[in-house]
Amino acid sequence: MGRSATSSRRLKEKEDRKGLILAAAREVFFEVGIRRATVDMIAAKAEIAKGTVYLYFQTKETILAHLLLEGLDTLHEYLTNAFDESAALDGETRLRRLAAAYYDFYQLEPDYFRLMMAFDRGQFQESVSPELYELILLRSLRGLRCVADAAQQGIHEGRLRAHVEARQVAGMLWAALNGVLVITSHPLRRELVEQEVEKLYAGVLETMLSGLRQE
Amino acid sequence: MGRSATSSRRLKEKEDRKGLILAAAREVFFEVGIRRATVDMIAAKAEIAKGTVYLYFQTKETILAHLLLEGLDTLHEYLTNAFDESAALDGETRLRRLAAAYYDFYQLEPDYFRLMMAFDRGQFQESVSPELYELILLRSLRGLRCVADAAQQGIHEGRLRAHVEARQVAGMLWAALNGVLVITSHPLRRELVEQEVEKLYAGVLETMLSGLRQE
Amino acid sequence: MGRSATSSRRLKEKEDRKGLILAAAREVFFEVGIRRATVDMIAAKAEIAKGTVYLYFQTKETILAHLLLEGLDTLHEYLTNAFDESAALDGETRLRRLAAAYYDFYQLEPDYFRLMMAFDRGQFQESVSPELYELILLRSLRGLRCVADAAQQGIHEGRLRAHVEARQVAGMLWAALNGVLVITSHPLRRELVEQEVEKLYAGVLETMLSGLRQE
Amino acid sequence: MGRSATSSRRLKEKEDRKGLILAAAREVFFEVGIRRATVDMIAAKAEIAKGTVYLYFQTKETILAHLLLEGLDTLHEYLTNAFDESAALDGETRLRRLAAAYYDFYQLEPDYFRLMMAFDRGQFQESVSPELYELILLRSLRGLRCVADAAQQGIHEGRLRAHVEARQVAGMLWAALNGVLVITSHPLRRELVEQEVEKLYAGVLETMLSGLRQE
DNA sequence: CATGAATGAGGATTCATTCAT
DNA sequence: AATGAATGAATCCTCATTCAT
Repeated sequence: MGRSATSSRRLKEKEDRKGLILAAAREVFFEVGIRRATVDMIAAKAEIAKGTVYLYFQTKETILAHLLLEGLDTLHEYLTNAFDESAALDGETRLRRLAAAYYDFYQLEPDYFRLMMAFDRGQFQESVSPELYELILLRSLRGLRCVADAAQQGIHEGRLRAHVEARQVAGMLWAALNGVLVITSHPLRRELVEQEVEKLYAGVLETMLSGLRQE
Repeated sequence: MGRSATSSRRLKEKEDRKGLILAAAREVFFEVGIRRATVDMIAAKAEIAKGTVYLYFQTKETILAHLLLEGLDTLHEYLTNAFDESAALDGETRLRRLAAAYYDFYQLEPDYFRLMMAFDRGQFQESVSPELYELILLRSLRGLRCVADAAQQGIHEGRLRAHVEARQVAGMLWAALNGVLVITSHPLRRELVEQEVEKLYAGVLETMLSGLRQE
Repeated sequence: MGRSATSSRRLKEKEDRKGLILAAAREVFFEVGIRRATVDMIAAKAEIAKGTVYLYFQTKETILAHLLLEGLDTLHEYLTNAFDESAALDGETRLRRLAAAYYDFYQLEPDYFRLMMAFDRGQFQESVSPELYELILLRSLRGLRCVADAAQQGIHEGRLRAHVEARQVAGMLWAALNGVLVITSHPLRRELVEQEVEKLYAGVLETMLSGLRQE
Repeated sequence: MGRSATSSRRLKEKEDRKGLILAAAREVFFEVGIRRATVDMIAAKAEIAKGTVYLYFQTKETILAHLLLEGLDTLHEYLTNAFDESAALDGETRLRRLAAAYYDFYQLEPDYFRLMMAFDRGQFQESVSPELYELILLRSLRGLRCVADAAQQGIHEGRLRAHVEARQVAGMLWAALNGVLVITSHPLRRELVEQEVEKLYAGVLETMLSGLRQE
């Protein structure tokens, strides 16, 4: 119970604190929107002093980045559960399950989803350390790899067109399905499309799968 | 007639000035991003005083809204040219041409495209007059209608599955293709997908069309 | 019909214009309050260009000063009518009539009254030419002189205490009655006093007159 | 107990700071007038950063309201001292002492007096929280109640006309005496009356008392 | 004379970040 | 480690006044 135990406890407490702040930040971002969220609000929600926030996160953007990481991890869980490596599922089934899982994520974790959609361009990259940026990229890739794996399996099984790379199939599916959710996330555009998200999402999924099966 | 000429000149000058400010705003938004853009920057870029901006636009958000309208008009031109009502084109060709036009718009008018993507949620709706919001909605619809018309034609010609509504087809196509562009607009996500936008875009288009032709 | 006639017409038009602006200013001040009134509003209400306002008045404060003059003139009319020089009225009656006239002015010309109350301290004196200031002072005196004259008459008639100067009596009456109106002009203070203005005004008047009759 | 001592010290420091800002604000308001006073000036006078002001007061108007409260408290001290509950004084003496105390307040605390006079109409009520407004009203009432109590005593003692309510007497006296001070607070009007404030004030007081004694 | 577009010096308020305790 | 008071640059917007036409 010497130094090591103590420091490990310390480390754990530190992690707890970080998690506490992240949880508070997530709530605040969700409640008032990312733009209107302030460090004061986050500190107040976490019931700690404002200065303390800066002991755990260098900048406000860093908090966002870490939240994004959390979101990516959560999404990854959804996706791996859907992929269900240990089960005997064919590729197309896996793709459908993955698509359904993404939709679940969109519905059950709207705050994470909004967060992931909200990073517009440059601003973000500039204000976060390269290491963190790299990390986000890596974690994002894991999700896409699930889809690519399922696609690869589908190609092997002869259910998808052979002349397309699995990786490309994954990108196309993700882009198209994500596109549905992006559009319907925006009130203006949702009014525009006038269709239920679910129906639109299912339509794009089926059409894409059908198109991919085609010779 | 003198008066009329004068007032029409006045009107034109006023419009020019508005255009000048909009052009400056567009540049500023493009250079530093919407969030970091300030009215000062816009005024400086337009080489006018800050107060002058407020002679032409009630609010910073109003400038954004007008830029959005400009963007929508520009897009509409691209789309109507592609549709080419006077020509004898079949529905599927029209859909392809519309998709290509949207891609052109994305490439040739990146600032407008970014702007259209960047409106995040509620904040916008709140800070713009209902009339302006309505106008934006209306103009947005025009673009979608082009796609819907082409889809309708395709269905009539028997090239697309008959049991889907044209409106729904349009929504699906737009969502999917827009999804490709959204993803590739974001540096992080572009790195992720690792594919050339063009190839991805073409892939989704062909896959969707192929899927829509399917029985 | 030479130069002279023309210039007199010019002069008249100029006066008309001035009156037009003053009327507009009065309405605006009354509608939105002095602090919130802007030159734009005044010009809009007068249906002339903003620059034109500055052809007739050097500054916004000058407009206020001229409005004040108008108000003083109006008040003076009320007072001279009440005094009714040509009639055979005793001093005390005249004082009562003057008091009633001041109350009428407060009720029938609330905008002028508010204006007269609203000049707080130094700001005003600084921002108006000495000549104009002198003029205002002079016009204000005329009103007070009416009261002093009536008081003088009352003293002569033996109805008021002889050992007080008429001028002082006038000052005291004006101060006391004006005090009632000032207090009840302010919402906070009106809530405070909880009495009807009219009753309070009458009470002070009778009490003062009664006190002044006393040995 | 350590904690308690600390937090009580904290609280005291916080109150001190608030007092510091209020003192600075009072000086600024007095020097340049309420309208011309800016938060920058207040911060500069207090030798703190502009943002710090907003740690202690939500709004510029709130500062004014708190100054007003300070002024009302100060006035209340003057009045209760004059009333001197523990002493055996008759009602009329008390009224005279209260009047004298109000005059002292006017002379010794001119900035507070000016402040109390300067709240013009609605603007104020709108820009302050209802609670604060209520508080101001309450505190204002305390002063008036002193006067009403003395009047009540006078009526009981048979020195004042029995058929008038004490509350009404208080209102009349306050209105009349305040009227004197209002008029003489304004340079323009002071010039007008041409009398020494003190003499005018005494005259109105005596006349009112005399009138109130009358059958 | 009249216009009204242009000006630009403020003004109130916010908020990420720092730092003495 | 934790605090939270202090900072001050930044932001949007206003409006009295000027001046070229």
